[in-house]
Formats: sequence, C-alpha cells, structure tokens
Amino acid sequence: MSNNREVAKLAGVSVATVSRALQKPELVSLKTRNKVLSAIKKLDYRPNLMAAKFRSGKTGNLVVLVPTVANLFFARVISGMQEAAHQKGYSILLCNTFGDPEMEEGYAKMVHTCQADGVIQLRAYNPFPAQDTGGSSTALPMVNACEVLDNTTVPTVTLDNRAAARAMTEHLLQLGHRRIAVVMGPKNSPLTRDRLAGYRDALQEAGIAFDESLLCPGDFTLHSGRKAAGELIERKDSPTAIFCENDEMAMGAIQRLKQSGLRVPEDISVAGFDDIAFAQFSDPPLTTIAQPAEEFGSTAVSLLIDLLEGRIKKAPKVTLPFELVVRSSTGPTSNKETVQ
Amino acid sequence: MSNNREVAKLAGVSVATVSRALQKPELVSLKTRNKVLSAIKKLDYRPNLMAAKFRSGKTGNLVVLVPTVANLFFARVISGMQEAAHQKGYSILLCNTFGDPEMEEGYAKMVHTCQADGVIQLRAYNPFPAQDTGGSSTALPMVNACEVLDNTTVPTVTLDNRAAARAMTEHLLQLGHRRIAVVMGPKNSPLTRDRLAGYRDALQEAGIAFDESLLCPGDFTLHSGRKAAGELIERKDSPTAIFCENDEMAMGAIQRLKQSGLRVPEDISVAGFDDIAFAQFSDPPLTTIAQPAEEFGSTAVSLLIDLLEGRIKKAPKVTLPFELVVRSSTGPTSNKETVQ
DNA sequence: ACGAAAAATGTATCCGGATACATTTTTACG
DNA sequence: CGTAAAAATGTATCCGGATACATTTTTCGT
Repeated sequence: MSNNREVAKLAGVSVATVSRALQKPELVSLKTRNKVLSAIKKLDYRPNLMAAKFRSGKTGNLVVLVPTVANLFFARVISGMQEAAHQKGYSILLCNTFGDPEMEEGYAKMVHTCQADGVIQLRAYNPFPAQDTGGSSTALPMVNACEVLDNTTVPTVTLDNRAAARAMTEHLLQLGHRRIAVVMGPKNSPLTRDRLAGYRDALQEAGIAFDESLLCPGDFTLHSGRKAAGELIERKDSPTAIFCENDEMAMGAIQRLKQSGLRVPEDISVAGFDDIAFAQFSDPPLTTIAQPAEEFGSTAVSLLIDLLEGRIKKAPKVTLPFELVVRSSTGPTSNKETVQ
Repeated sequence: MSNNREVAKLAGVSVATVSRALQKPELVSLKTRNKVLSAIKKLDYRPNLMAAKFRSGKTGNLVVLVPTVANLFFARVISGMQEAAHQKGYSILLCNTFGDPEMEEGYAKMVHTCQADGVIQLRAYNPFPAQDTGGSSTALPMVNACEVLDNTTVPTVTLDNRAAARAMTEHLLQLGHRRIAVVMGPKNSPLTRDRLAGYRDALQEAGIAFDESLLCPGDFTLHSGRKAAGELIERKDSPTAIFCENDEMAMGAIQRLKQSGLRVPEDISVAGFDDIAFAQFSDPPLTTIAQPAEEFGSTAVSLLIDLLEGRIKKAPKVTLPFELVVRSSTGPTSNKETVQ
C-alpha cells in the first residue's frame, strides 16, 4: 500500500502539501492540487485512516451495548443508529451483551483502550457507575437509551413509559375490564417499574384496588408470554385482560389462550407494547403502544456525537412520543365477566 | 491518558520492557514484571490499542454488510457473528445497506482505508467484482454468507437452498397438493433462483407440469406475503398450497387468507422458510425450513478470520444443514380440491 | 519596481506502542 | 573463578498522516 511520502515524491511536493490537498484543498493552488491528485490516482493511494485516527485520538467508533440483537424492537433501534452514525462519519460497533454487566463492562472498556470514542447503552446499567459524572472529562462518554437509569447525569433517550402504560390501562378500563393482568419485563428494570406505575395510576384513578397477584413475571420472549397466559387462565379468578410489556409476550400469550379455546378479545383481551411489524399481522391484530424505535437510535447517536464533540453542556433527557394503537386484540368485556 | 513511557519511567525500566511485560510476560523477570504492573496500576495505564493496531496494520474490525438489520433471520446471523468475533478478539462493524450496491461499496472501502480488515457480505453481490480473486493478496478479504454468489472464488457459507425447497415441495406434494404457488424473494437473487429450482425438481419428479403463473413476486416482508396471497386467491384456479420463501411472507399470507375466510391448512396450506421465533407462535404454527442462523454468522466470521490470518489456501464453500419442520400450516388437500 | 502582506509550500516532529538489534546481567559448568 | 551461553533489559526506529512553524513565492498597492 502506497503512502503519503510516495505520493509526495511522485507529485514533486512535500507530504504536508499532500495532506493539505486532501484535507483543506483551498489552501493548495490549483496546479499543485492537480499534480497531487493525479499522483494519488496513479498510485491508487488511499489514506490510512488508522494512522489519522491514531494521531487525532478519535476512533470514529461508537460501541452499542444491546441486550439482545435478535429482538425486533432493538433491531429497529440499531437500524436507526447505524443510519445516523453513518451520516455523521461514525461507525457502530455492535455488542450483544445478554444483559450481563461483566460483558457490558468489557465492551465499554473499548473506550479506555481507544478502540471507540463512546458508548450507547440500551439497558439501565452504567458499566462504570463511579464515573457517572456526565460532562466530566474523565467520565465514560455514554448515552443511555430505551431503558434508562433514574438518577444519572448521563444523557438519556426514553419514552414516558409510565404515561404509555397508563394510556393502555385506561383503554382497557374503558372497555370495562376490571381485572387486568400485567406480564412484566425483567425484575429491577426501571422500564418495568415505570410501566407498572402507569398501570397503577390508571387503576387508582378508576378507583380499582391494585391486586399484586395479577402481576406475572416475564422476560420479553414469546415463551414467557405463553407461560404467563397459561398460569393466568388456570386461576379461578382469571383476568379479563392481559397487558403484556412487549409484543412478543403478547403474541405468546395469545397463542396460549387460543390453545385453551379462549377467544381474543371476546373472552379475554390482550395488549402489547412496541408495535413491532408482526403486531398488525397477529391474529387478532395487536393493540399496542407504538414507539419510534429508529428515532431512539438516531437520537442516541446524535446525543453521543454531540457529547463527544463538546457540544453538550449538561446532559439532556430526551423523551420521545408514544402512540396507543388500538387494533382488535382488545375489546369490551363480555357480560358474564362484567356482572361480577 | 498516561502512556508507555510514563509507565517505564515510574517503573524505572525501558518502554520495551513495559511492552514485553504485557505482551510476552515470560521474557521479563518476575521482579521487573511486578514493578511494571504496579506502575501500570498506579497510573491507571491502558495501552492505546489504536496505536498498536496502527503499527501492526490490523484493525481487528470486520465490516458486516446486511441488507436489513431489522429482520429476524439476519438478526440471528448477526448475533452469531458477534459472539464468534468477540471470542476471537475482533469487533463487528455493522452496516445496514438496504441491498444498495453503492452503499455496499462505500462500506467495503473501509478495508482499503484501513478501518477494517475484511468484509462479510450477506447478499449475493461483490462490491469489487474485478478483485474477486480469492486468496490473492490484492483482493478484498471477503466472505459471502447466506445469499451467495455462484461463480466466486470468495469463501461462502450457504444452505443447499435447492434441496431445502425441494424437500418442502415434496412435503406439499405428499399431502396431495398439485397446484403449489411460490412467493419468491427479490428477482436476480441466487437464493430465490435456487429455491425455485428445488421446487421445479420436485414437481418434475412427481410428473407435474410447471406453471409459471403460480410464481408471485415478493420481497421478504410481511406485506409482500399478504399482497401475494391476496392476488392468488382471487384467481379462478387458485392454488391449494403457497410456499413462501421466508416466514415473514408466509405469516403475511396467512393473515390475508384468514381475512378472506379461508382456513389454513384445511382450505389452503402455507409453508415458510427460516423458522424464525414467531413461526411456532403463528396461528396455525408454521411449517417451515429451519436454518442454523447463528451458525451462518459464526462460520462466516471464522472463515474470514482464517482468511485474514492466512490459514486458508483455497476458498472453502461451506454448506450448512437445514431441517424441514412440519407444523400445522400445511395439511392434506381437501377432497374438493383433489378431485379436479 | 519595491516592500509588505498574503498565499503557498516545505521541514521537522509528534502520536504511542512494537520490535530488531545492541547491550548488560545472570546462570551454569568445567 | 572464568567464561560462554542464556536471560533480561535498553536503545533507537518504525508505522503514516497531521500540523506547528519556518520558509519561499505570489500578489498588490503605490
């Protein structure tokens, strides 16, 4: 591979001129510029960006920590990130973490070893809590998106999960449901906690007592939704509606309900969250909360780049809009259920 | 950020010793090693890997060209890649290309500018066809996986799509189907062509004439499956089975069929390809071809790293196994249909 | 045509770790 | 104890582009 100096020699100029001809062409006379460009073409010269980045101390890489790549919501978020990053001259280093703090720390260290400039974390965990100092110069440049930490000085991009869950719960209440089960995400997740809070807000406003036994554990997989639904319908006082914290679990639940001969929504309503592509192809099509997934990604990338390039004073907290999408998996309670 | 020399000074040794203490500890005496290590700890020194990589000429990055990140099959492939790469000390630079040759070329050029060491292409297109010279030193180090080129000297990882499509078609024929529609992937895709060939193989062996009008265009999205199904059932001589070239299209098709009051599989059978997670949660659960998606990714990464590290003589062609997974979306033809 | 300012170009050095080669220290054996 | 071999360590240089600063060339007004 030819380099700087070979080009300079062939063009009969100095390396500085070669560098300038590429970086700041306006500083080089037209004649010289052409000499340089033709030498570059003749040698098929390509600048070694590793050298340039090494010198500048900027890698142009962003580490993205994703609990599960093989998840439709995250896939959309990543898609949005990739596009935004590419547009601004950055690259995405994708890291599948399985939500394991050790892996997250390992990958985040790529910033320390100058393999990446910053980190986008899609889970509510700061790999270096002691350094959660936002704009501080020693801190890990990080942006927290989707599932975010509560008390953090790190920039965040999130949804008002509480309001969204409340909206969904209100929708179910309006349909006459009084016993609404919730299939939750992983324990200790602020996202799960906030959605639960929204659910309780709506219940409280409607004057309905909160029943902890209606809460089911889940892990955002189809299987966990199926399992939860199975357990719910075997109870004597089974719910008339199931609010799942993501669409995969909702679709798993629907499958299980149908398997037991229950009709959705006639016998039991099911709601999801995320509005993945499959939601409208579900049978019945899923009532859910649409999130601007790609925008989560692109916003997170923009914030991180702003942070890296010093355009951020204090950590912004961006909240993106949601939308309640009512389809056919939710419906009015049957008389039998409502008379109780 | 502290460097090499600061550590050397604090430890009272030379930079070479510092470097050796980290790279080849056995060459450094225990006493010296400890001095170095404690200096490293005291200064919180982290080697600047950009410098090391710059010097070695190896970036440790692999560019992955994916037509669509937000696709469950590719997401699994990427997941497998990421794990394999991480295990071998490489990172994945994820690039969403939308199947656009220009974007693919742009990203592939990252290898020329030393931002990455090699490329994994998940689509049948070589960004630098002139350089398709396999082991040649001037060639772009590339591995082609999933959808692969026919006449290439590049290493490939693929499925015997022809045999898989044939197996699925035979399954449908055994159930009595004689008019089997095919919802295809993008035109000009070897993958689509091979699957079609397998379909024709099976028809021919069964002595059934091939009817081109049973082929429907598609693009691997839920919507295109729905559209294709809509067109098929409006025909006078509509098929008794629809073989979709991926699960998303199959699920889209099923939705459309049900919408028209058709029962699957009683009135019409539907088969998919890929066995994504949703396939078994579809209503009815989808008959499909299971592919080892993660293994596509890990194998591609292994091959590329072998290629980069000079362990490959001539380009290997790896074929991974498939499995026909029969669920409930396919069934025997009804009498009405078979008597024709 | 002269001189000052502006434009263009060149020189030398830096970034930080790796390593070939040189040098010093230790080991071990007669 | 002496010396050769082995082990440990140090010195100097390289990788390739960026750039501060120095130097040369051009422009332009008078």
